[in-house]
Amino acid sequence: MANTARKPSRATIIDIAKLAGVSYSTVSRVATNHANVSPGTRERVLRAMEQLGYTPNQHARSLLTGKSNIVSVLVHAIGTEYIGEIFRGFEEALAAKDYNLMLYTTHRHRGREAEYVSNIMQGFADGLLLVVPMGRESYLQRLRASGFPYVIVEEAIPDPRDPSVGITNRKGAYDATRYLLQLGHRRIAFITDVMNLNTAVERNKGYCDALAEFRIPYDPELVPEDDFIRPQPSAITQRLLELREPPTAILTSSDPIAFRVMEVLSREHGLHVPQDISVVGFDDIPTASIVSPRLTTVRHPMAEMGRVAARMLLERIQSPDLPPEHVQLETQLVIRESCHPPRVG
Amino acid sequence: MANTARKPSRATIIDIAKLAGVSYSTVSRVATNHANVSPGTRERVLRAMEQLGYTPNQHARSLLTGKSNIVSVLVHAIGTEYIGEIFRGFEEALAAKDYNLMLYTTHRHRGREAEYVSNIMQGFADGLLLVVPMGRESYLQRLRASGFPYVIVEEAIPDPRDPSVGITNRKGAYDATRYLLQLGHRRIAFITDVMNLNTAVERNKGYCDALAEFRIPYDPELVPEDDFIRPQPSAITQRLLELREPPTAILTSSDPIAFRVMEVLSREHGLHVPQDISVVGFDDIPTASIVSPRLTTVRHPMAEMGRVAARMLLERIQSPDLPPEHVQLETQLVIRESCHPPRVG
DNA sequence: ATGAAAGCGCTAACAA
DNA sequence: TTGTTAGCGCTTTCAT
Repeated sequence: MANTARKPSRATIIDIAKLAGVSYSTVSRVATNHANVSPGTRERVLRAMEQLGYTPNQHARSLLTGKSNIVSVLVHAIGTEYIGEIFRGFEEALAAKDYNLMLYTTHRHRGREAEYVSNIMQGFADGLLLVVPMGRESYLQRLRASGFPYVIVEEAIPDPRDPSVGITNRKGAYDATRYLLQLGHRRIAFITDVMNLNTAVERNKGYCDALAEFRIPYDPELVPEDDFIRPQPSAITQRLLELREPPTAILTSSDPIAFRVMEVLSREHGLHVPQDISVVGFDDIPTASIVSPRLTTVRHPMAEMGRVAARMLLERIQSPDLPPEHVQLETQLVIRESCHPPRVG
Repeated sequence: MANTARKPSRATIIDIAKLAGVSYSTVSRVATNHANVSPGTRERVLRAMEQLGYTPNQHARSLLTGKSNIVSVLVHAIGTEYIGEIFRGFEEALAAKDYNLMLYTTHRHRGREAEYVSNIMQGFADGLLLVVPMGRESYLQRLRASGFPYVIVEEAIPDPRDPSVGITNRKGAYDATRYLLQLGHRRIAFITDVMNLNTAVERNKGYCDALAEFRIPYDPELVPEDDFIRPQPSAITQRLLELREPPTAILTSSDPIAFRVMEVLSREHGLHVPQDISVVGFDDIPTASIVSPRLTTVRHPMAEMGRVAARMLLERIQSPDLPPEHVQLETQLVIRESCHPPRVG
């Protein structure tokens, strides 16, 4: 009667063995679906497991096999549709192979990234997914050297040493700008969101490409540079509209920024989109097709990107010596309601 | 030279012991910061660890101690600011105690919840955080019986058998409605979001409470019931405005719905918020203070809720026999720009 | 087809 | 203060 407070500790392989009247290696064989178990024995073992509610101890398994079926994801934050979509892709691919996902959010503490990465490399995980990493110089070196499997997600300018996946940023912005030009716009502003700087740079190039094609000179006034740091749609829009030659269309490098810009245009300047001014977003997050007017934007296959990245990682966990590879997914212009030809006159 | 392909397997406690010239239990003592190690020895061990890049094998540790320092979180999806804030709270509390977070998203597959829960109970995690769970009947029973630590987050109508945390939904809606009434509104619509049904019901009660206080009869036309399932702000707003006596104010049960309603009001009906009609949100997600007009809303302390829930869970992991407890956090009306007194006449 | 036994890397009780 | 030892629960040879 003394010391009754024991935890209701789970049944082990040994309990099953006793109950089924077999050796515990036989139980293990049944548990891991190994061949060489007679149907009768298997049956008895299975019943014993059922009866005792047996489930294998993952820690013991992992200790022995060196694999945990856990993948870690490092991301700055998760509260956006954009990230939500990427994770949908992760989870689909991971669930298909019975992998679980461990989440690390840095909330843009650069220092924290390096710290997390080394924790992850030493912890439970079999691999690491880095989503739009920042301050990567501090740990990428070590990661590469370690042989620990990883994949970088949303890599704009791929390094040949890193496995990564990205999209056609330049083409995406090019397509959008070209569309606006074809509509007749000649003064097109480009507002960028807080984002991976490289991504913004690439999109900017696409914007320039299209302009060049139409022989429109690049006007830095239409591309407020400081916005790379902290976008203030209201102030920026204001400044844009005060130009001697204000834009007739605004290209943004993310849908949420486009939403804000549309609001400001309507409420603070009494301008109607698209009649008075056109707006184009980037990414095509779910809300883009719901807002009013429905947003014309560049589709970024976020979920697909997540899926591809996760699959790449799983492959590399299986075969750690696979050479680095960069996959680039296609963007696609989605034309909806937020653009018109410019007002004449 | 044969069989060189070995993994660069990590240094173990034994390698360190050899290098430092001590027994490996001494190394363990140093690793776990146990007392009773002479400074000299500790120093040598530490150097050996450094030299070999030693980090303890978590699986071995967990196998022995029965603890993994991992908490699982079950949630329907992560791509909203609302969920992002809750997770911020989780992570703060978890990181403070060196816990890691494993993520399971169900994407509203009810069946998947039960499946995940049993996986989680048998897997690596020491505890489980259930965020706005659905189809809970199917697994709560088992969870309660198992003694596996868990906490329900955002529980509107707490069950005395479950540890949970929630907010003053009823009071929140009451405060908002009362504010509108005090402003002079008499026709106030109430639109609910896709959400935990219980939460919606509670908020509806608060709405009714305030109405009753002002002796305004409850008009079901102002509270479209079918919206509990799938809200269509555009259609609903339309219907509301077509009423013989249309509302002069619209209360919504989430900020994103309020945003959509404001858009529709402005674009499809040419109505200005707040001059022509008032709108109130619920939750106070970060965007609420950025949109134009800045949204008057009921603050839901999401991050705090996450923090409290995670701390509760950690306590229960330490002391599994703690009795269930429900914590209710206070909401608070945040007055910004989206409400005015009603137009006269 | 089954059992015996070794050991994954570690912690902690016990000796010395 | 340090070393010895016994497992944690499991997979996997190697015999039988």
